[in-house]
Amino acid sequence: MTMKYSRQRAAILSFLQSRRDHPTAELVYSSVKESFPNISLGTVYRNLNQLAEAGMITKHSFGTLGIDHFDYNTAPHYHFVCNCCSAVIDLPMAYSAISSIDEEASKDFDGLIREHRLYFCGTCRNCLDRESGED
Amino acid sequence: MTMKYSRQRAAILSFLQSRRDHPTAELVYSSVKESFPNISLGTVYRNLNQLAEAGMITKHSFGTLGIDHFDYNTAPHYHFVCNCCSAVIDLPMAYSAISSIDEEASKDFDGLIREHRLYFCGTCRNCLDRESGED
DNA sequence: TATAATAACAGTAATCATTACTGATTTGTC
DNA sequence: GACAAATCAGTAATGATTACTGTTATTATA
Repeated sequence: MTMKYSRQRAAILSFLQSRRDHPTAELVYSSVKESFPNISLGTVYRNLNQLAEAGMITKHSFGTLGIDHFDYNTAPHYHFVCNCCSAVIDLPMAYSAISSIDEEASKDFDGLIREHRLYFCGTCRNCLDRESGED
Repeated sequence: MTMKYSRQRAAILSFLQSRRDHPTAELVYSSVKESFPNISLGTVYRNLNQLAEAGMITKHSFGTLGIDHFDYNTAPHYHFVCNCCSAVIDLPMAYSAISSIDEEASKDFDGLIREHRLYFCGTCRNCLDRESGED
């Protein structure tokens, strides 16, 4: 099935492009709703998944959060998830820094390892400051 | 709130102990149901979470699967998730092999990194064999 | 061993993110 | 412009998990 143009999808992609954080479908929805007042949440989900499938964006599913996050940046990179405010933040750490772990993990495993999923958890700067201020 | 003994929780823990795979709540439920025919799924979830909170078991939430898995083995170790059959398999890779990545990731990040979540994806031996047999 | 306090229970309803369905509307092509 | 197909808005359904409620089991104490 070829991908036909749609104004809604263009708006969704353009919104994602404008953000450095990693919006949820709900956030995309409430933003795009400003230009398309009667867009539906299902349309947002359908288009986000379609764009992800086409490799134009990336869908991140962190286990600790129960919500998917979408990223305009499709280059492989790692993320930090704040346990406190649930923010998702890019890490500058080079992806190649641990690119060999797939081989490492394959050594004593009978099966085919295709990729790894890695992210970090802790407390972000904002929440650290807020915590220390409250004491 | 102190933890009071219950036969249901004992059965749940005992079932987990007997397994090397990483059962879901649903699987625990259907198994424990054999000895406790009218146990409810809510009871299973409540106890699994309680045991996890007490550090007696571990709850694993892999982003790519939408389902939680529970593990009697609380020692830190890595997992492989089969893209094909969704099996969760322990990896023999030493945890210490990449224990330094928390520091690595902290280098250029302004915030506190407490831990990392890492797992591997691909195709398990069973599914590899099945695939080659079907061609 | 009876009693009283309370954690845990079964059963059920609610939640939340996400997906599926449906008939109407856009979009691209001839 | 007309036709086929993708997309839409709106809504219902799904699936994993959690919350609620009145009853039962467990445990400390008398």
